[in-house]
Amino acid sequence: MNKDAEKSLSKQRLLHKGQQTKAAIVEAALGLATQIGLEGLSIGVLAEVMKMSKSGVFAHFGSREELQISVIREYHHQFEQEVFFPAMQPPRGLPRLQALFNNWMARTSAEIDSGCLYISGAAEFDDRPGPVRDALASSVKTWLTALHRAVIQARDEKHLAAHTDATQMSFEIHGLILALHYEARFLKTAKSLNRAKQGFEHILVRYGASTLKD
Amino acid sequence: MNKDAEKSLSKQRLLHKGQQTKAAIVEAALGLATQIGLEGLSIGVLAEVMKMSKSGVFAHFGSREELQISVIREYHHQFEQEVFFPAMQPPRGLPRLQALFNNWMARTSAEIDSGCLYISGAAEFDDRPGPVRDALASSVKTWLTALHRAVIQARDEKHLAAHTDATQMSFEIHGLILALHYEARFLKTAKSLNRAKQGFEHILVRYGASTLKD
DNA sequence: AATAAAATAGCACGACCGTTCTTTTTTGCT
DNA sequence: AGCAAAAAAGAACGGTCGTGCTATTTTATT
Repeated sequence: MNKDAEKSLSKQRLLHKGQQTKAAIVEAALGLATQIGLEGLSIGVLAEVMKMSKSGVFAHFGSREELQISVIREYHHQFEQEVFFPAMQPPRGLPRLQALFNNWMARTSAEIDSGCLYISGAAEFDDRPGPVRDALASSVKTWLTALHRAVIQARDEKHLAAHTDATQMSFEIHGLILALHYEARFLKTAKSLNRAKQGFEHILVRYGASTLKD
Repeated sequence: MNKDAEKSLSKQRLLHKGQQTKAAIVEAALGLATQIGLEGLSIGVLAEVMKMSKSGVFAHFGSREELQISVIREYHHQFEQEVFFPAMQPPRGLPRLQALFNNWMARTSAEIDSGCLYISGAAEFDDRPGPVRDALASSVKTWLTALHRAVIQARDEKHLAAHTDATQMSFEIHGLILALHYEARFLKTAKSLNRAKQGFEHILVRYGASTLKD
């Protein structure tokens, strides 16, 4: 067998054992973090869940902060995968904006599923400077910027009124998602999803998309 | 001296030493909780702040949960005092609704001041059943009900369109406050207060208050 | 199969947690 | 002033935390 071929094969082998289990740990950690928060996340219970030793888990990250940041990166990735990318499928403009909002709602409402790390994390770290907060804020800003861009595109495509203040509109949309998360997850208010949907309709009307709707 | 009279006098004395320091502890605890969260609140650091022993602080509550609940009650009281009662000054209808929103914003935006316990607490306890969560949810619901009532009154006074869906409108207003809290406190986005104000204007227009505005 | 490297386990540390118990100090009443 | 009750302190408990060390096991390569 050709040695070079073997070497390159091994090099591009998807995951050496270490990174493989690291990925599994991060996945489990994300599951915990969305339930009990980034701060509540502890290496001890994480090790228990993974059926590993505490030090075995710890060695992959070197510090708790690094673990938290890894979790945030993983969440960012999942968010991209489940919310952002699928919403790029429809044509640019209003369809994409609506898709973004719908996917976002679906991920946020979360009847059975766990909470939104961007929301719970913000509450936990709004008074706690440091690298974790920075990672969280940077990730959130990336996403909000994408939303903002979608609004601008919709305006450019004349799907929204020319006078549309994109930042203002994004702010109002953001509020709907936050209200949905709050009332559905914390207060268990029924029909919150419909409230958010209707709120979105109101915003669309406000920004001149009424004539284009079915 | 009449013993009964003396007794009743002593009974209605404002505060025996114990309740006095207890009140001071709760006040300090609220300050800590709004910064590091209800979960982050620890008896040790609270004792340090109060320059008391841990057990001295502890004895007033009997459990950490009871301390947390006391903090929630204190916050509820302050919220009533600073947001709700002053907003009952203007005549019922739109003026009151606007006052409620303005006071709410002022307390939420919190440039220097600390965060909103109703918001941070919701994120911490949305997956954590128990008496603390119950106390928090009950307090929040009381407040949201008051807001809801103000909307209904404004509609009854014909300050809002007859078709106004009060629950929907409350939801949208709630969203604005949440977005304000999120963007101002966590993301440090400038001008968030103006975004919230303008969002409120949009909602008012949407629900037919436009003709009454200056 | 042998070997070097990577991954994991095991153990101990100092720190802080909430809580309990006992003792001391402070308060309020007669 | 004296006395009982309330309030506060002090010390200790078992527990969990993040982290650092050293051994052991597992993996990947020749």
